[in-house]
Amino acid sequence: MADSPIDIRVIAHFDIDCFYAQSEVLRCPSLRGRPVGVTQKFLVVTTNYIARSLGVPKMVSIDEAKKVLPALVLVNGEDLTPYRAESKQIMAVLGRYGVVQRSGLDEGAVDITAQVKARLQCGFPALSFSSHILGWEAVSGEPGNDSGGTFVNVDSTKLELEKISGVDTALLVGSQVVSEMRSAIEKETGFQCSCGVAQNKMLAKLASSLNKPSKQTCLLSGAVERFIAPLPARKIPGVGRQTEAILLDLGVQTITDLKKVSVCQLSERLGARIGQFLYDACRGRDYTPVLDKGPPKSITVEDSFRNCTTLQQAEGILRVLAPDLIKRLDEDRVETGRRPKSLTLKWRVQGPKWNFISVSTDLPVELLSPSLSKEQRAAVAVEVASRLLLRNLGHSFHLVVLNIGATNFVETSTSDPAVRDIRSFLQAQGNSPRKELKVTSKNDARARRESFKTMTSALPAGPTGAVLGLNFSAVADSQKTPDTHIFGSGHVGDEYQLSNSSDEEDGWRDLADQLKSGVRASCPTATNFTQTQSYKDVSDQLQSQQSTDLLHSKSIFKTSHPAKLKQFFVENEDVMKLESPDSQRAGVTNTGGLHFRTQTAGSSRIANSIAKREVVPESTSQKKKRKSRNGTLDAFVIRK
DNA sequence: TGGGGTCCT
DNA sequence: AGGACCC
Repeated sequence: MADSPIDIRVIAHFDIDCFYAQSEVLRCPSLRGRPVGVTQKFLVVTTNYIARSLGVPKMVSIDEAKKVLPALVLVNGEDLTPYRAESKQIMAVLGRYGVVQRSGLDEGAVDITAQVKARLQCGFPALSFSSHILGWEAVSGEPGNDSGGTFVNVDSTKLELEKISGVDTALLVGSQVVSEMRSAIEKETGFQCSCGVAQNKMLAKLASSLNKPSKQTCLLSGAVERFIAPLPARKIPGVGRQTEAILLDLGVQTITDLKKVSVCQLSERLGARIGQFLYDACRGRDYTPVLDKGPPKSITVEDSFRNCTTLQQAEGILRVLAPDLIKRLDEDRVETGRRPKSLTLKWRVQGPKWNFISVSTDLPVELLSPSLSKEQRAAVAVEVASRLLLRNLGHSFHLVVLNIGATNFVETSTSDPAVRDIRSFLQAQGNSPRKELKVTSKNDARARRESFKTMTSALPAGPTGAVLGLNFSAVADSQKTPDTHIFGSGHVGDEYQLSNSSDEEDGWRDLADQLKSGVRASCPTATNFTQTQSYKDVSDQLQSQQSTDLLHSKSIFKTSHPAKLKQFFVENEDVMKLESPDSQRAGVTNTGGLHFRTQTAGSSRIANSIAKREVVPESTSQKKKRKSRNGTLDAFVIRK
């Protein structure tokens, strides 16, 4: 019965190898061959396999990672925008082969049953792929390997087809499909992935993590029990820390142990749903279909920090988060036509507990109103959110995470003319010149100064006396992503000392003041940017502490405070409006590049500070974008 | 431990 | 609104 073709499913679980790290390497080819870690705040959240082989696992602190491997290249990955875009590409490739259920940006299950059936329709198809296979001995007569499966170059001409059951036949054909899918992903997106092939989502996922990176594993029917029996119960997707603790209390460590517990006992301790789920799971059963979950049910942005204890500081953070949220909501609306009905605010306070506190309210209509500028809508979001905070926080508080988001999406019918108008308006907005940026509530200098204080005090303190290389890119009117910034590309020859302060906060303020007092822009030549130095050179200089050379090279640095940088540009865009006939001719709305560095620090201190920052060469996609603008350099330097 | 998400209660 | 889970 279970073997009846109608029950057979072939499920593939895909897992992009160290997704963030691979993404960074792909966008910055000079990182290839080097150990790379992607950081968020003080954490290295992912490392590539080179780094892992040199002893740096994922999810370790930056300090720890650097201690183990000083040569580790760190790239900041707090902004998920590029990862989201790449994930979308990958999922689109998967979608050509069947229904995809994604989980996170880098994983997904695909039901490839239909593909397999189509290939079996004309008899047994030719197979030619490489895979680890569990249960190989039963279908081949060759000796097998129980830990991780036998690595096989499958050649269908050598298989004894009579010995192979319907399920296993389907799984082998599925493995052929998966092999082709992996090639397609790599060819079309550049990404390598690992993959598991099995009869259901759970088994496919477990199989996918068996051989990494860039390998696929097929779990044949005869090996299912042997494979899962020794696994810790915790390995079952859906069993987390709490459930594990309860199971341990029941004397359950492995899946074998779990099998001995009755459904009743499990349900008693964990509830009927989880009880039944565990009962099935430890027997390798998972009947849940692969379901396309559609667009996200919530869109949120968040930031973490150390020292937010006043409402003013919280507002400063919200002012950074809100524009990001607005932008993502606009993009979602163009794609899906729906609109969110609720605004949520979540925060976490300092303390031992991991607790998030959340409140939600009706999302104000102005937030989505096409008659308001993005900036005005962001200001609305900030106001509403800070009022929510004010209502829910006592006089004294200490926030460490702040999250603002939208949920409760409702479809807006596309036949409604008003909705169509809004959609076309939003679509057109991406193609039309940007409106003048008005800083709504922050026009007087004092308020702005306060805001800077807020920003800087709310963010973790960076090393002082550091070199900061900044740049923000020109964006042609026709480009779809008007807010793309190329952080940190530049040229030291173009670098002007705008601050004498050794304190970063003062530096920012100096910079703002000087901009206001008539600092002028000029346009350097394009060669400044095309000769961007390779990462390797910069890195070698870092290693050998040649700080002087480094300062005079065309190095690229990423600011340690991208949020602050962004805020800076938003608040100063009026004074930074650069005058250039070129830019006007090119239809460029706003361009600029600026550098400042502090002078009081000695060179070794500077070198130290540099070493703590990420070296981020211009990525190839950025380069391409720049070149696509006809060789016009839309970047400027603030000149004294 | 980040910056996101899901679903269930 | 919060909890447990996932990456």
